[in-house]
Amino acid sequence: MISNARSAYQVHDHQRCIDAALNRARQCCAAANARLTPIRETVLLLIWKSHKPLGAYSIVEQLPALTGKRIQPPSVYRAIEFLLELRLIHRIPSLNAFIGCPFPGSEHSDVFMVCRQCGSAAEVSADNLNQLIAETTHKAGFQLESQTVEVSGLCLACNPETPH
Amino acid sequence: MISNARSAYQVHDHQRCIDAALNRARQCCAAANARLTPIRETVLLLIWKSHKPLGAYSIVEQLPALTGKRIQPPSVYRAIEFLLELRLIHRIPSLNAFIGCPFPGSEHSDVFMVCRQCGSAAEVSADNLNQLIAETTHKAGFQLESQTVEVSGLCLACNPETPH
DNA sequence: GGTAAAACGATATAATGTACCAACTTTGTC
DNA sequence: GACAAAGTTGGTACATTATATCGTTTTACC
Ligand SMILES: [Zn+2]
Ligand SMILES: [Zn+2]
Ligand SMILES: [Zn+2]
Ligand SMILES: [Zn+2]
Repeated sequence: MISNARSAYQVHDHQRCIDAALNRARQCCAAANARLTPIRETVLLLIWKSHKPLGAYSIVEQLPALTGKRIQPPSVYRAIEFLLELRLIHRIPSLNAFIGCPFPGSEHSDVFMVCRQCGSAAEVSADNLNQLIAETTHKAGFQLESQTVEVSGLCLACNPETPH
Repeated sequence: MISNARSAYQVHDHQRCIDAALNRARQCCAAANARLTPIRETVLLLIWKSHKPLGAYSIVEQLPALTGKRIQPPSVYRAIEFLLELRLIHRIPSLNAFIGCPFPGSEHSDVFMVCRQCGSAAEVSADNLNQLIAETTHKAGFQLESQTVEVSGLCLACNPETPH
């Protein structure tokens, strides 16, 4: 089981998250012989600005401050599509928003945990859970190819019952 | 483990699905002291026309044929909201579409299995899976309140490896 | 340096979802 | 039945999310 919940939901050196994400992105792009162009990199950085899923139009709004020029929705969606394909980011369907993947490269299927209070999201990947999902759906006659698990609730920081 | 996959994906007497859904809806409404008005009932029937998730605007398009008059998006969304609250239908976030719940009333958290070939969806509810999701997220420090699990793949009917 | 592929800019538009307010219907009470 | 309150619907406008299209620019490669 791997998860970025502990860091994502608590006070931490987020610059390290950002730096690590950017390094991994460069590695992944090199490995895939893909180009991390300025727009794509800036979009990735914006998404990594926090651990809250970010909508495409928020990106459109925030890009001029970083690039100096207005960038239209299609360009942003193209960058998002690129980042999704390389699995550098994930889409959270129920939010129509995107979040950086903390462990791209490693094959994993995620559970996204979205805090209803603070809006932050973390992911956890657990082999036994994925296996049980595969088994359960297989028993129902379904041949699983991909999965999306979203849970909503209270994160570490927002749960009053959690000792800090 | 309960599932409607066997019927949903194969040839079956779908009129029975529809009749059963309508009966359960009447029961649920009576129990909740809620009113299954003509619009709400018609929207529910349209959603139950098949086992394929149906978008809100498809409903808007198809309603005039059943009611004789045009019904605007807000009215459709209100009906959908009502049906969602009574858990007579579910929303499939990745499709922006809605599907009838085959077992409302009984408390359950579902896995939605959406066939990428034929578009049909079925649900399976398994206690041990729900429990494992709760455990896994709990270990990550998350207090789960609700969940959505979607899997994509091939259904019984569309999987060439399935003996029919 | 010529060429093909990839990426980007720009405009328009599609698809999904909601805010708002007026009008109508049902329900409960007198 | 008359009335008030709550619930439901009609209708317009608008907000948000996403994509189609096409011409231009940049990059990669020989
Ligand atoms: Zn961080
Ligand atoms: Zn939180
Ligand atoms: Zn059926
Ligand atoms: Zn199928």
